[in-house]
Amino acid sequence: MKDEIRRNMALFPIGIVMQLTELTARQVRYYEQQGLIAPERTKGNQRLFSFNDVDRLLEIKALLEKGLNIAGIKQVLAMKQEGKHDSNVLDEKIEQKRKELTDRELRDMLKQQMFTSRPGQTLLNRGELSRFFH
DNA sequence: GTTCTCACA
DNA sequence: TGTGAGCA
Repeated sequence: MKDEIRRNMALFPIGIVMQLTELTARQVRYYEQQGLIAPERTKGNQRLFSFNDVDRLLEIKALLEKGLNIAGIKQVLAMKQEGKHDSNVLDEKIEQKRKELTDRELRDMLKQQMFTSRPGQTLLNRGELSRFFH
């Protein structure tokens, strides 16, 4: 398939990519450092992005707007390259993120409770508390 | 005129 | 992540 070669052909400089993705040069370079993209370089050390690179940056941007951090995006992208074109991968990641936020809120509530309650007045037993202090 | 790397009142 | 410096 000759299409593959076309999509991976390095064509545009970072300036074009900025307009295409609405990301700052800083961000694009940072994501490269994080291994999210791997643009080629000219002899003058300037980055040359392929259509696939731009496409991936757009995906990264979308994931970013969904509240995922670099680590989470790395996992989503990694799983996609491992063949698992599961559209559920993203949903699982978001759900996981949601649970993390919930846990944090619960911890805060527990902390307040512990400072407020007197001995023998706790609302949760040790088994239940252990879940929040691993 | 652009992009690159590095560093931070 | 932004931003300015000093290069290529």
